[in-house]
Amino acid sequence: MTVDGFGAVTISDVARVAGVSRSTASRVMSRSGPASTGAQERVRAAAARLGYAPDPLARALASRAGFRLVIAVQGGSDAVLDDPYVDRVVRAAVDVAGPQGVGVSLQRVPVAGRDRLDALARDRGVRGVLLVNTTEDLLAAVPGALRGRAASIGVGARGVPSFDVDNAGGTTAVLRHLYAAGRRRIVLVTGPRWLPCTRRPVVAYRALMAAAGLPARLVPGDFTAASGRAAVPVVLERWPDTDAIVGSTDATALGVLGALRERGVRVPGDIAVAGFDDIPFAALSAPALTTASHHVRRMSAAVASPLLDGTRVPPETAYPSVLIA
Amino acid sequence: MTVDGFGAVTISDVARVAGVSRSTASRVMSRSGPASTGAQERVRAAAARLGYAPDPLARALASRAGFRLVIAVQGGSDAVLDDPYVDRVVRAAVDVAGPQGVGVSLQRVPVAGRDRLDALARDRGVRGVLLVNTTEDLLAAVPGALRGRAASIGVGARGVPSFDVDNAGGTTAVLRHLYAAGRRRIVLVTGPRWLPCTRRPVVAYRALMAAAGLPARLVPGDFTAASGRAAVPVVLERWPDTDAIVGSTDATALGVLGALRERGVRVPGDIAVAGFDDIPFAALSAPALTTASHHVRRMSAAVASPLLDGTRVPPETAYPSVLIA
DNA sequence: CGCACCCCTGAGAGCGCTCCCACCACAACA
DNA sequence: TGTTGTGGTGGGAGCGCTCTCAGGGGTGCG
Repeated sequence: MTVDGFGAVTISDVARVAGVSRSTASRVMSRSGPASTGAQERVRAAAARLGYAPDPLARALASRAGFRLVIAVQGGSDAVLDDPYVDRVVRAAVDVAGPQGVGVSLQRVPVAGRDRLDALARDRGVRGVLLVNTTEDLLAAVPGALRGRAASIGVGARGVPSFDVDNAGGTTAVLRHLYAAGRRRIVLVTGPRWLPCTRRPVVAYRALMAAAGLPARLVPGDFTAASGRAAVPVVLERWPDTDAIVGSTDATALGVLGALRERGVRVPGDIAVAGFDDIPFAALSAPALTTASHHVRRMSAAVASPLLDGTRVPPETAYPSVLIA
Repeated sequence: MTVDGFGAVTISDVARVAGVSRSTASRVMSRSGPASTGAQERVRAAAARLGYAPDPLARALASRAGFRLVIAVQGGSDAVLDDPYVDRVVRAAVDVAGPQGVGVSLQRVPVAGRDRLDALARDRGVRGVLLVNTTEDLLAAVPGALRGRAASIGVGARGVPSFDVDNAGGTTAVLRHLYAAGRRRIVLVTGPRWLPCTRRPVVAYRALMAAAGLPARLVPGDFTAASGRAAVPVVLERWPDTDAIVGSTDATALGVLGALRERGVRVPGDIAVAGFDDIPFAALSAPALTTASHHVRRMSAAVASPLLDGTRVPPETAYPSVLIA
C-alpha cells in the first residue's frame, strides 16, 4: 500500500485489507494452520488485489526452510564444468526444481573446498546440495548439517547418498562390443586421475582385458577433445598394432577420431573408436560413435526430487548403461 | 555458542566473545563503517574462533541487497535451453559471479512469462537478472523494479540494456566466404521464428543474396541437429542445384552434414556446409565446419559484471564474429 | 579554556515473515 | 450448571542481520 514502487506490499498490508491479523494472513498464505473459510477468502482476495507475493527471503529466514537447490561442481578447471554431462545434470535439475518454486544455483567448488561446503551448510537458503564429480576427500568433509540435505552424483561416501551411471557396466559393454567385432589391441584414454568416476572404468577395463588375456593399454586424458587428440600420436607410436581406442567421454573419442583422420588412419577400418556418454553430437560424427548412453536426466531428476521433498534418498543407485553401436 | 549443531553461531555470539556490540561486530564483518583497529582484531579473532560466517539470507533481508544472479532462459521447449550457446553463457556467468560470492540461478521462463518476471522483481534476493533469448514482448513486460537490474542477451528493449553477438555480421562473413569459394545457390536453414535473434541473419542473408543477384532460399529450422537433418530432403527436392547450406547453428549444420553424407552427397565437393556459433564440436566434425565464432563467454562476463556491481550497463553492444573457415 | 569537529561506539528499531502460545467462543459431554 | 474439549484467532517474540542515530571521548583550533 506504500507508494515507493513495486514489491513494497507485505503480508501486513494484506492482513489489514482483509481485516485479519498478520498471523491469520500468514496461515492462509502458507496453508500452515486453521483458518475459517471466510478468512481464507478475504485474505486471498486481498492478496490478489494488492498483487502480493510472499518474499522467499523473509520466509526462509523465519521458517528456516531453504528455497534453492545448489549444484556444486567440483574442479576449478574448465575441462570439467565444460563437460556436456554436467550441463545435462543441471538442466534436468532445473526442470524438476523450477515448477516447485525452487531455484537452482550453480557453483564451482575447488578441489580443496571444504570451507565452501561449510558455507553451504550455514546458508539457510539452501534446501539441498547436489555434489557433482566430487572426490572422496571432499565428500568426507561434508559437514553434519548438510548430511541429509546433500546427495552426490558420482562417488558416494558415508552419510551422503550417491547416484551414478553404471560406469563399469557401460565400459564393459563397449569393450565387449569391440571384442565381438574382432578388436584385440584396445587402448583406453582415461579421465582425470583425481576424479573417482575415472577409476571404475579403468578397473573394469583391466579386469576384462586380463580375463581375455589381452594387454592393458592406458593413456591419461581429461575428458576433453584436446586430450583425445593428444593421445593419438602417443598411441600410434607406443602401440602401432592398436586396433581400437576407447575414450572416457565422447568428446575424447571425437578428438581421437579427428586426429586419426588427419593422419590418414581409416576409422573404423584400421582403428575403431568408441566413446562414453552419448552426447548429442556423438551420433552426428562420421562414422557415428559407438558409445554408452546413460539416462542422465532421469538420474538427475531422481536425485533432485527427494532433495526437494525432504524425503530420504535411497543411496547408491547405479543407472544402467545402454550400448549405442 | 549454542549446542544445537552447526551454523547456530550468530553475529551476536561473535560480538559477545569479542566484547563489543552487535553493531560494531556487524560493521567489522561487512566493513561498512568505522571500527578501531583493536575492535577489528578482536572481532575477526572471535569470528575465526567460532567459525562464524554471516547468513546471506539475513544479510540480504536487512540490507536489501540481493545475493544471486538469475539467468532466465525463455522457452519451454528443450530445444532452446539445450543449445550449447546457453551453456556457455551460464558458465561464463558462474565464473564471474562465483568469486564475488554471488550465486547463479538458472530458470526457465515461459514465452508468456510476465508473472515470472514480476516474481523476480519482488524477490529481494535477486541482485540481477540476465534474460537470454527473450522475445520483445516479454522484454517490454519487464517490470519497472527490474529495470536497471536486468540485462538481455539477444534482442533489446526500452530500459533493458542488451548485448548480443553480431548475428548479421557473422552471417555475412560466412556467406561471403562461401561466395568467394564459388558457391552461388546457397540455402539458409533458419532458427525458430519466435526468436528475435533469428531475424537478423535472415535479413542479412536476404540483403546479400539480393545484392549478388542470387535467389533467396530459406528452410525453417529450430537450432537443433534434427531440424538440420530434416531440412536436407526438402532442400534436395526443391532446389537440386544447391551448392551450399548454412545452418543457423552448428548443431543444425552438423545435422545437415550427417543427412547429406547418408545420401552420398559429397561435402564440400557437391555441397558446402557452414554453421554459426563455433561450438566445441564444430572443429571435430569432418570436414571441419565453416562457422562464425563469437566471444560468448567474454560477452556474458561483460553483461554479468556490471549487473553485480550495480554500475550502469552500456546498452546495445554487438560482439564481433570471427570467421572460422 | 571553550568550541567545533571527527572517530568510534552501542542501543534500538527495523527487514518480512513464521510460529508458539494464550485466548475466546461455542459445542459437546457429564 | 460445570467441565473438558475443539476450531479459529491475534499478540508477540523471534529468525540474523544492517542501519540510523544519539552520544562519548579524543584531537585541533581560536
